[in-house]
Amino acid sequence: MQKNKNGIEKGVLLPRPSSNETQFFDEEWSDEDFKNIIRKLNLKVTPQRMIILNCLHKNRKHITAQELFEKVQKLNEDIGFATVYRFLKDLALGHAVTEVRMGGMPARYELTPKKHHDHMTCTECGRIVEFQNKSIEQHQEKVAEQFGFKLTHHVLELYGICPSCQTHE
Amino acid sequence: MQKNKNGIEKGVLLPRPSSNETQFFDEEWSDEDFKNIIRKLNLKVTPQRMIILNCLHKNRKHITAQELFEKVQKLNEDIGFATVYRFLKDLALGHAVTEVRMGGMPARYELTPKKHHDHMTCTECGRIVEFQNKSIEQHQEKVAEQFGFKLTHHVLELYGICPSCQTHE
DNA sequence: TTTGCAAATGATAATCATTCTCATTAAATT
DNA sequence: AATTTAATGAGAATGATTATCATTTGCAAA
Ligand SMILES: [Zn+2]
Ligand SMILES: [Zn+2]
Ligand SMILES: [Zn+2]
Ligand SMILES: [Zn+2]
Repeated sequence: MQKNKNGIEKGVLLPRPSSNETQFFDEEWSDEDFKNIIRKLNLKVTPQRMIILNCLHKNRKHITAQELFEKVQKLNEDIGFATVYRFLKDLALGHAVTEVRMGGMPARYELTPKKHHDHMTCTECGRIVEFQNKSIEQHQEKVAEQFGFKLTHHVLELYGICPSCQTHE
Repeated sequence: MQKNKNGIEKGVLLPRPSSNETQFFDEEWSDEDFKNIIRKLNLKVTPQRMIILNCLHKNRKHITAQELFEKVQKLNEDIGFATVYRFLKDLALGHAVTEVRMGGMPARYELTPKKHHDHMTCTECGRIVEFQNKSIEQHQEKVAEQFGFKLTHHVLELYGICPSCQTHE
């Protein structure tokens, strides 16, 4: 496993720092929202799936399947790993969750927000900043038009060194 | 494996189409360039590494480690899979190659071009368009400034339906 | 050129995220 | 309630990636 100079595994998400240079968007989600998500994917509403979606929402963003499984188990012993994994995949296929991969690490998931945002990640400490930039989105559409593509989604991940990691040399 | 409506595996790179809506940037690379790449990573220049870089350059872009290994073997029976794999990882770490992942499929690699570009991929047929957009790059820098980040690199992948796939319904 | 050492190599085994299988259970529709 | 079809859970299978280690090689000092 790659480590940075502090011995921290690169790319591992740290607990949310509360520093002002970090930004997370929070959103409200109701059980009705979740049921609609499931139905839109032509899947059946089950207690397992409701629990999985609730855990996805309530817990830290950018969670791995394994981590999510552990959270889910605390609410219901009997939910299997395969169910969590399978459902995450179904959700990702329908863009109801966003799958983020970094290096060869396990995929991380977050509920696709109602209001789109992109990510900027510090490669030293793993800190993540969420941002919205209308101009970038507009220029993406222009590129698509230019080649006649109809865009369905995109991945924009910025990587760099955060202020704190620049300071600590 | 996920398939689209034509039974083609989604996300698999097809041979370069020659249609006008597709765009690839080609670049010249010399053996000296390759030696410099290796030295910049503090690695030693070996025949194996030179062959691997030459194969990366000469063959289709966005190649998997396995595919590259097969190409390399045609030039030298004795080069092992581990050598190819390891070197690709070293190159990716130093951003000398760009690693692209889609779904759970094996990573695909391309020589990081001298002139940066990003990708737009058709989710139906796998066609890839490479594009350069100065405005997007500038706005990315603005976002970074806003949060005090020093950008090192980024991933921008647009996904959509290409003109040809829109037509064929 | 010979020698010494650190790095690279190649074969193979190990790891581990992801996917599959299948017997059982549950959701939705009538 | 009965029928139909999808979902579930346990575990095995898959397959990409990584690690290990004995051997070889690059490189530079003597
Ligand atoms: Zn965006
Ligand atoms: Zn940082
Ligand atoms: Zn770019
Ligand atoms: Zn297409």
